[in-house]
Amino acid sequence: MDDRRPGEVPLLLAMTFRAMTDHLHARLVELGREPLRPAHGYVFRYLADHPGATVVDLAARLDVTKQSASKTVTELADWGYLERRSHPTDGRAQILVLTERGREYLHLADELWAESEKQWAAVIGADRLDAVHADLRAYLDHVYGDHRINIRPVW
Amino acid sequence: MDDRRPGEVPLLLAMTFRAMTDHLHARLVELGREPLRPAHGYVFRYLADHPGATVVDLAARLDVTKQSASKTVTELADWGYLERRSHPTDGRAQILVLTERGREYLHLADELWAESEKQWAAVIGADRLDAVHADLRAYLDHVYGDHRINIRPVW
DNA sequence: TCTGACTAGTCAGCCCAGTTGACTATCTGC
DNA sequence: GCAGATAGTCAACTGGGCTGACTAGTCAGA
Repeated sequence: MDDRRPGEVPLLLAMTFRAMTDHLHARLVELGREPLRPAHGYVFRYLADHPGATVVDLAARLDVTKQSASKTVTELADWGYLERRSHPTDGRAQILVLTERGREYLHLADELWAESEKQWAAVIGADRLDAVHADLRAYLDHVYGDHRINIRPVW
Repeated sequence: MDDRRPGEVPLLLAMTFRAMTDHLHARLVELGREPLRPAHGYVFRYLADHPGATVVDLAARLDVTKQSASKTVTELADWGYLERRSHPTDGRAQILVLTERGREYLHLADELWAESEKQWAAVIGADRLDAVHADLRAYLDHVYGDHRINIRPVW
């Protein structure tokens, strides 16, 4: 059963993530929602967790240039998912704030990701899924220690 | 401990894969090797597992157009990792064959991916890693059933 | 056996999300 | 108050994907 080829696990991680991404995308289409890309989802999540974040903060977290982050922000702002507000103390900076629409979308996305989790749990059992969750966390904590980390996969 | 936010697991999968990809990339640089992209690795793996494959086969597996697959193949052929040979029976087609250099690179990549696995195993234990492996496989088998699947993540 | 539909692969041109580089406006430490 | 750092934007480029149009070869049927 466990004829595990050395080096196979990372590939399986990627394939699994791809499968879940496909599911999310299909569900969004099914619901008639704009299928934002995962990169957008990361923006939402980051802003929800870090109120007062700026474009530069976001760029650092996503590990892209500030120009690229700025472009994404412009796009999401045009679509009404977030707003730029003037920074209270720094005249150069703008803080990024999710709109109600943005928070609602984030909530929906979480629910749809959770569908994939439930699907997985149905196959392997909820306790095993909890174990996987803990194991992933343990690995990331070990690799990155305290300081936070790159969210976006790179190809 | 298991205050698992619903929908968090897919993100953790992506972050873990990203961490392992970063590790691979860093090791390749360290060894003075050309840091081919993961997409190239998928080509190598597919060709190693499917001798006699053509560009069209590859395109189907990677879920890209044949034009795109052809471009990647040209690149890898220019770098000496694979060769195009005339198809024995079909005058239109070419079969793709890994060179010794290509097989050597694939072997190295597997070793480097395995380093990440070992690192993970050191944190959570080998038995837990085996469990994760089995759980990933179980999910993919459930989602895709028999017919094989998309390897390449999509953004 | 010829012909029409299909298939393998390439060429050319476009698109999009990222990049680098140059710039303005503002902030901060000496 | 000035020099250097920082937030953000504009412009031009790149790379890896795409569509569309094409050539060359295959194959099935009348």
